[in-house]
Amino acid sequence: MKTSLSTITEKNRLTSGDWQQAALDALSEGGLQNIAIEMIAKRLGVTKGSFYWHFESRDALIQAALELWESQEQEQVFGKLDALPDPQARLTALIALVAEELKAHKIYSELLKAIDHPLVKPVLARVSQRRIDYLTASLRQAGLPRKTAQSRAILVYASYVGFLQLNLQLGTPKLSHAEFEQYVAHLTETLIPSGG
Amino acid sequence: MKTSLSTITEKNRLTSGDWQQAALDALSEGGLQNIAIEMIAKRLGVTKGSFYWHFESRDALIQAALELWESQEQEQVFGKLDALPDPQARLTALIALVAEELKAHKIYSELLKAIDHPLVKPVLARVSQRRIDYLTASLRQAGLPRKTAQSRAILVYASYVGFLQLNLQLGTPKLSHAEFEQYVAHLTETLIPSGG
DNA sequence: GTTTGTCAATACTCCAGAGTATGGAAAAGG
DNA sequence: CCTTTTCCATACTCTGGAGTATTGACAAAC
Repeated sequence: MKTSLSTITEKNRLTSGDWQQAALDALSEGGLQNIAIEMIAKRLGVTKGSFYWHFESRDALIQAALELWESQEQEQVFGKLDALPDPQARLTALIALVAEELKAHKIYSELLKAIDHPLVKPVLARVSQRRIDYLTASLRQAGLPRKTAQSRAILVYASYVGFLQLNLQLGTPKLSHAEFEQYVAHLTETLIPSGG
Repeated sequence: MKTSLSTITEKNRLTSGDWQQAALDALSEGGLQNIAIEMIAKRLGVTKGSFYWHFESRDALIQAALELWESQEQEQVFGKLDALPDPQARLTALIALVAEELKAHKIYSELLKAIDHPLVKPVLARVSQRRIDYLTASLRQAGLPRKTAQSRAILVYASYVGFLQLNLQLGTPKLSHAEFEQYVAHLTETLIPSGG
């Protein structure tokens, strides 16, 4: 019982990292307003008294959680893709990655809804810009000319963001597994330059 | 000074319609939580006392405002397009319509962020589904086969939604007028079947 | 011109959730 | 052990914004 892989680090005592991770969990489930101190405290089996020892304020928690997310998504998303040398394969893998509906996507989607919060906006802007730049570069390597690659990157990313909102948040249109597969295939055909 | 084309209907006395329209204005500017009674009251030059004569509650105002928006968007979006018989022209016109950044788009975008609200979700689901169906039909008329048209419609609409969020809400990527024009052109080329 | 109904101002209450003050337990360190 | 630091519980306060109660003004109807 010494090694602990669970969410909470060790015994009962919490670390600020536990709060950050719990905040991300709450965020992915119920949005930014779901990062409520007493609620998270209850989940962690403590009370507010604990929280305000680790953090200055709710905003401080949000900021720390966002930093954690930004670093996590950096390695999760890009780490897997950079391994693939072929740009076409990388783009296809990217789409497949999205299809897995990871928690990271939920968080991104929730942050999009909370864009008004001053702490959220810059983070989301950085992450989005990085991804679009990455897309642009990959599309250029795949053979698209400069200007086309730029527009296409925005198009691909916009369709990603929109699909997130429509499916994760709105649940419209409701797609069966087969329909979803078909959509992903269509997406790849239409937006990813083929080797031919 | 007898004829009044302004927002407020007539003299000083307000109608519930004035509140609904003011609520939509507030919504398009600052999101759902910006539909705050005392705030809107101040804008209209009155106080809460007025509001609670016209409406049961804040939710009642939201519901009424959403109904107004849904009916308005019905005629604004579809009314203009149904006039065009040619499906290609209609799809191109649709994209051009979006490029005009109307208030309706801001409202849609804000509603997307407020999707958690139980009154918002069904409205947005209806509107989105209607639009996707409309897109699907137009794409079929433009010559795409059934299944392709379905996937393409989702793709087009997802890219619309995503672009709304990225540009209106996030402001990333920042596009110059020329870059925006180029993006729209690329969009049309890539997603709208050409007459050839 | 008096009565009735419509619209609005004022001054409250209520509540959730952030933030504070303070005291206690448990680990660390001497 | 005894002290100090770390972590947490309890019991508050404070605040924004929704909702309520009451009274007042003005217009129309009679």
